[in-house]
Amino acid sequence: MAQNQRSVIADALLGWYDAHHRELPWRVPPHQIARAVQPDPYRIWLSEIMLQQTTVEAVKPYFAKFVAQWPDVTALAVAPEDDIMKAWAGLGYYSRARNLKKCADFIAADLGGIFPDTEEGLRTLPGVGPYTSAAIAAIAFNRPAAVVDGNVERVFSRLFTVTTPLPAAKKEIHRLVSDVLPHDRPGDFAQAVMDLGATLCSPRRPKCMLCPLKEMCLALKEGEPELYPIKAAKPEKPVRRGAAFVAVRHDGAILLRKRPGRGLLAGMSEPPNTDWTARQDGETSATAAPFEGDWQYASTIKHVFTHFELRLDVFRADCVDENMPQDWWWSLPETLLSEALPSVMKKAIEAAIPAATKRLLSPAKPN
DNA sequence: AAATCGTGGGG
DNA sequence: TCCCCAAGATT
Repeated sequence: MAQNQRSVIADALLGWYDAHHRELPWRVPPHQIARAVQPDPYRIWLSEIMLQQTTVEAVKPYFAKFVAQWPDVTALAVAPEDDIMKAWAGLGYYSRARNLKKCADFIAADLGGIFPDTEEGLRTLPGVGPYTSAAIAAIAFNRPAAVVDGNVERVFSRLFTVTTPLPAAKKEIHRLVSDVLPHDRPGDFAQAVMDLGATLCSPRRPKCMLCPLKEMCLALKEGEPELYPIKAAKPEKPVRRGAAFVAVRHDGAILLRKRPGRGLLAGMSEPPNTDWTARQDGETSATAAPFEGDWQYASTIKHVFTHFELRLDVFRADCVDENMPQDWWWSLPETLLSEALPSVMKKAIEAAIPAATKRLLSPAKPN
């Protein structure tokens, strides 16, 4: 790639970013990095972890809640993991929250509360992979790291008509980004490409007429930029079925337990429920209930996970508080809001007792 | 290295 | 309704 083209691309992107950048709660506006305003590595790190495979709009209320409750990495290190899981509930990919805690502990205990300021140093932190280490290095410390996320893959695969399918094309794209990124404003450049991908160079119907790179985009020149990036076909999602049992006490409390520490929804809370299997018998029976009771079928909820679809038959029964396993507990309606309930479990409870849990699901924000 | 790991919004 | 997929990491 010619030196000239490198700077043409970077200049066009940075010029566009200066005028059209998004304003986000964790972001330091363009140019201020080089001035007095230093980004807070803690906030950049926290936002980057939350933003992994998660939309900006979904992250905003969680980010606000976390920085209010835990203003710095030391506060997060001191916090009980259960509190962090409760605050993360609803955001998904719960191993991120567990790694967030591990990372905070490590930084507080072994690094004196100071974040590493290099891509290599950051890469060693729990939950921080190739993308996130580059993003923090560039955005928080203005290091010339090649930040490659889904947006960058899309923008660059179009710009250079990368025909290798993802994820195999990652190396190739990483090289292209390394060649183009400006060493004087790497943080702004990374955010510029991501903003472009989020606002103009979208997966479908990209707004090419407004794009600062329209004169140099090879995919646009070809005529169908939305054909990029080329991606490997996805396997179809199998269906799994199960049953959940919402036990309600006289005072409205609901019986909960904690999921195992590994696997799906690890360590999160739930009403008692069966294993989720691929069986097709369609037998929705209350015989699988954890204990005897007048189990009434409420409804079947559908929930889509990353690699399978769940159809969960929800039963409800009014129960008395006796002979429950020791580590199960009753959660009163007012405490239910702050339990570490994943969305699928909120849905199940809502299906069983809509009145008592109206505030549980809507608005779908953290409390 | 392919599988696993959530959720909600948009077209 | 269905499909896509979002500032990916881990094993």
